Amino acid sequence: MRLLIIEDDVEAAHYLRHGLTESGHVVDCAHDGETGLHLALENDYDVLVVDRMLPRRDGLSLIRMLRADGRATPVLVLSALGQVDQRVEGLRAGGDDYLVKPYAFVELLARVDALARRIQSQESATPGVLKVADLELDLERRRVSRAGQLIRLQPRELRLLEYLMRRAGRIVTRTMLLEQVWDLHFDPQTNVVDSQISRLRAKIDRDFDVPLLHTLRGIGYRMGDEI
Amino acid sequence: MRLLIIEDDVEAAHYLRHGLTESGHVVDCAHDGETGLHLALENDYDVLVVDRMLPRRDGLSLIRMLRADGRATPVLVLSALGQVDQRVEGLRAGGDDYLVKPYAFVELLARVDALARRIQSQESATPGVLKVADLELDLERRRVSRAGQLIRLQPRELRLLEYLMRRAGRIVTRTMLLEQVWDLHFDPQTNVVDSQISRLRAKIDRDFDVPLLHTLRGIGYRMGDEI
DNA sequence: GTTGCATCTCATGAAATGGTAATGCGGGTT
DNA sequence: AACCCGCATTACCATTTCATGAGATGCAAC
Repeated sequence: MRLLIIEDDVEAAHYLRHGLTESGHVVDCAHDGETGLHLALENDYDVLVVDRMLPRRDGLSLIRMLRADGRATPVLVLSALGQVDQRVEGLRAGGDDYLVKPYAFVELLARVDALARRIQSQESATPGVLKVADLELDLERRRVSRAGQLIRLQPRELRLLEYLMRRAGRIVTRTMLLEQVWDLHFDPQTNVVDSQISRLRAKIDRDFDVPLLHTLRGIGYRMGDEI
Repeated sequence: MRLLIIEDDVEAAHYLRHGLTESGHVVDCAHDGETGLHLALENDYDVLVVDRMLPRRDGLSLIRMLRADGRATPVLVLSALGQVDQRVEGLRAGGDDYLVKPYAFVELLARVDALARRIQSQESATPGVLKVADLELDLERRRVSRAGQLIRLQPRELRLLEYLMRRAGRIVTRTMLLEQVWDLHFDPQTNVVDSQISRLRAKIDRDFDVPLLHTLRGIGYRMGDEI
């Protein structure tokens, strides 16, 4: 889940980033409205967390700009202003949820997850579990099993598998993996990807009859039970 | 919803009680800190509304005592002191929300409801005893046993265990623990959590065959008999 | 005050993780 | 059939992350 936090209090932003990262999300930060808007327009985030009061562009204005561009990205608005009419104003501007400071982190997490799930259910009716043939990935518990047998994966392996399973049946190139799984936007000149694919394969394919992770020579990889 | 108001201004207290009763809550009152603390410890309220300045025991001290007994009852702190650092102090002492006098009744109602909802969602349909495998936590008596053997826990350990057990099977991050067990809404830059987890583990896992408290490297912890 | 106890902090050692690189295999092409 | 290139596999180890025990601190009771 890719998130963008737009919050001018740098410390608060990093605290949030840390907590959300722990919970398995990929988080970017911006500390003013303009930067945040550009990031939001250039990338495809699943949820935005936006402070209302921001330098260089107000949070509500930012949301309006985003909507004017046709983006439906769900937005969670943070604010010190808790009066009812101000909340209404925030939601009217196109915010999807409103959280008043001070707030509990777990509450924010719950709301972000709720917003993310809302979007996800529109896209693909994905519940908390990804499935490819007899391979299952429980996103919430971060657990993987094949044919009912529990498989222990390392964090990076899990992230890799999640990406592959989300694109099951479709081709995934090394560049895509480097960007989405490693957050590397350049060629590391090593065979990290191959190496990790190999490790993953040993865990999800080695002891089973039907291989699910296929190599497309010269192209990349593909998950699926079809050859 | 059972509420306890601890407020020395008798008139204000009764005004609040009246309003909250109208809204469908069951409300008790105390007019000094000692009485309030005893009531809070003897009964199982859903939310406390506590004035900061009280005769016979300060509001913040009251909260500390409550937490020292391992109670996580949400507290809404009322105060005439509205400075930011005083708010922070209030939240640090274990208050869950802070309302500055003078306040509008509807706002107080909204916050009480928010706190109540938070708790309710956490412990919806909770019996008096939490169980994970052969580990049991009696919420009323505040006692823990594993395989029938009584285990003595310190207050903080108990609160930690309660939170972990309430979320048994699910992942719990350090950020979540800091917030829900320590009432810290920022990163303390130390390893308090690890330290207490270690201590708790020594009591509930060390002398038993099956470990129940698992570490998820880079993420957090999880209670449960499954790996 | 002073004392006692719970809890936090810090230092240290242990363990796990994941990137790197060396090696070997095999398909496809000439 | 030989060669080359791309990929698979694995051991190694730097780095990060965690567990634990001893000492310091802070709060409450007396």
